[in-house]
Amino acid sequence: MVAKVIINNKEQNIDKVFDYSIPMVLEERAQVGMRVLVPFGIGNRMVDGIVVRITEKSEYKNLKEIKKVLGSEPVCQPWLLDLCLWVSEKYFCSLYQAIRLTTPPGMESGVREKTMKVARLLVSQDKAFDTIDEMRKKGATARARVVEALLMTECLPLSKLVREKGGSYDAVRSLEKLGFLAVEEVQLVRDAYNETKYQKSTAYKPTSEQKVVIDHLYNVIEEEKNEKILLRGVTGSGKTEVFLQAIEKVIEKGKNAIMLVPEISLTPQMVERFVSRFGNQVAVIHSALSQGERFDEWNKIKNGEVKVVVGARSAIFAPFRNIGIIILDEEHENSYKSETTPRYHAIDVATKRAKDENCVLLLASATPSVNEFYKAKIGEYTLFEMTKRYNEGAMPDVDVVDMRGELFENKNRSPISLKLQREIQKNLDNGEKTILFLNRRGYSTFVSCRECGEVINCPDCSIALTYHKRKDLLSCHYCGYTMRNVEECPSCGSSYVKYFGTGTQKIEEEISRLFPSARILRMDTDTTSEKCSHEKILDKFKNGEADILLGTQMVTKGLDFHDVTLVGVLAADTTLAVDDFRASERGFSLFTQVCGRAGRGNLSGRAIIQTYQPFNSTIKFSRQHDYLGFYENEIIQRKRLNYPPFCDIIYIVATGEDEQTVKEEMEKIGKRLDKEIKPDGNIFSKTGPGEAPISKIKNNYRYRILMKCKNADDAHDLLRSIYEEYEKGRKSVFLTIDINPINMY
DNA sequence: AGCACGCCGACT
DNA sequence: GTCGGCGTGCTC
Repeated sequence: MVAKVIINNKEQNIDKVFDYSIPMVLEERAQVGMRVLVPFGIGNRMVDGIVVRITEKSEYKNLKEIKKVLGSEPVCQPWLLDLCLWVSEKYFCSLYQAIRLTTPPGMESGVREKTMKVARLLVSQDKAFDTIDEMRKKGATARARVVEALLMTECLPLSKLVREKGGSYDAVRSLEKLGFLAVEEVQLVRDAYNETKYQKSTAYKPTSEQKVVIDHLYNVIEEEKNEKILLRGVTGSGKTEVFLQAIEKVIEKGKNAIMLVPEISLTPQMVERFVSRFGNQVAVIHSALSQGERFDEWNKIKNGEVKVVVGARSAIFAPFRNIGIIILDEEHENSYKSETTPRYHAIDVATKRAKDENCVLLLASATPSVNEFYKAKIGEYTLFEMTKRYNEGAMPDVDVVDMRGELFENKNRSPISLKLQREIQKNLDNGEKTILFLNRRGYSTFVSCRECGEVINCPDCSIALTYHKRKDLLSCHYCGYTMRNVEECPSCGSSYVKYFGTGTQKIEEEISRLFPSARILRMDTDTTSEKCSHEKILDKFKNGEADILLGTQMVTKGLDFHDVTLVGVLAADTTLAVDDFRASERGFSLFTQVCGRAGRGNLSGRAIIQTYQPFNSTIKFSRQHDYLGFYENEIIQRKRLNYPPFCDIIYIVATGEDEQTVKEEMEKIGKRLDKEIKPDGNIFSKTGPGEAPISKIKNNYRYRILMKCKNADDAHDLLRSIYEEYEKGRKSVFLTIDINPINMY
């Protein structure tokens, strides 16, 4: 017998299937999906791979033999292999990269560990900086990166230091020997959710609007139809209850359900609703799980011990078969699109899986993406709408404050308007809670010199360093480079260096100044980096230990606190002023979501949006809770300017260490593409090649080409041939091809 | 990635 | 003549 094997190739130059003969003794175990060890290349060095097919014969002669079968069970489920093939083809990645999406985490190490090793920094910040400088001079970059990463957090798992921070186990070991850090073994708490006792909940009696949707879902689940449904339900309309009842029905039919939510919404509160309904039939996959915990959850799914998986984007690859429904809540969320290779969109993958499994696909949102709503309008989805809040609650009254008047008329220099100040005070007096939302976008707190204008940039990336107040450090978001805050301008020596931007920290100080007695909780990436801190902050808020919750996007999602009666959007403009055709869509969605946090209980809610452009149409529609109005307005703009859904955007980025080579190769690609571009053809416009907005990351130069086409599928063969030329050929330039990217950096 | 093959300049 | 530069191609 012959096994077709794909080789574990990190550099993806050999993304092909290789034939190996199966020795008699291994015939039992060498099944599809199993990991195997095979001799490869001239030197017959041993590499690992995955069996993707078993055949009788091969067209090749002199096959080598499989040396060993690794593990006792398949790592990739045979029925998922087709999906992997589809992913690698569609999203321009190797088959191995695609297969990794569906294999258990930690497959390569193969160990399911019960403890985790973490490194803790033992030296002072100052000492650490000196050593980083020294190590960099010596070229010990791995060690420098380890220390650098630890500076920000003090304590990190070794696996993370190596995988994400560019360190190495050797570097950690030697740093430990030198006394810079300590390695500690931490016991992992497994089944964090399952061990907590949740009260069993049962189905609520649905409202008439919910009932219409549930009845329809019952029917299509019963009929096992591959129907695509888009549900638009205003905030607080009880979408989750619809999901729960649909899933109950699916389980009743003996089938399984995949429930996707954005990572940011995967809060304990959210998970609790599923666990309390379905108990130990639920597996939850979230980012706070350790590798071992992930492995456990993955196994439960694979072994059929659970019926439901709740998770973020990657859970769409859950090794279920016999799926009855796939649900994507908050369908409009950007986090459903992967921004690293493979750059898949969970909606696309879900559509494909639902089709393969012949099951229901349910997308839901209070503010559906313009793309999907358009598709619903042209009949690709069955559209349902829930326009009333559960318990007949009213939508919050939304007021818009014109910030232009604050400075001149009200002589108020505070980022909090007098009106919002009054409302916050009212809430404090009444013992009601307030949520304040500040969009961080456009608020990067960079450091610059007031004398000469010099901005402190990362030495390896073309981007300003971000200032972290809590640690008084400057660090780079792209490569992790960290340095001391500067007192003097490195360029002109002036002491007028200041950090710019009004981050959440600054607002927190301002609120404390205005309301000295208020108890404030801040929730942003700085305060939620530790495990479970997110949960702790929300618990405190829920238990009445704080009056005001201040935060970034995290506070806009799915929080269901009944005594929040006031929501403030501090700077609406930063969301809208982004140079991106999705800015209005994102703004409308954010404002609607955050305002929807107010008045979910018996008390009515109110919201205040602060802006410098009070007549902006997006703000106007948000204020009136008018999704349809917003959509109609937006779709006209999209059509007029030829943006998605009326076209697909193709984004090609080339990176490499030598700027000249990157530039030249990109120009070659540009010339080749020019032949295919016609004003009335599929690809009808092209920008570039030119420097990418972030022209250098980790000392790699970046050039880009941006194209618009009628249908990306029709451009696929062309793109595929360019991609393969660069991936298979030996060029010192890497290509990434992204269809409809979210961020074009 | 690794390793071999092959086609050129420059060196005992 | 031949040693070694790296551009190109292959790995079942």
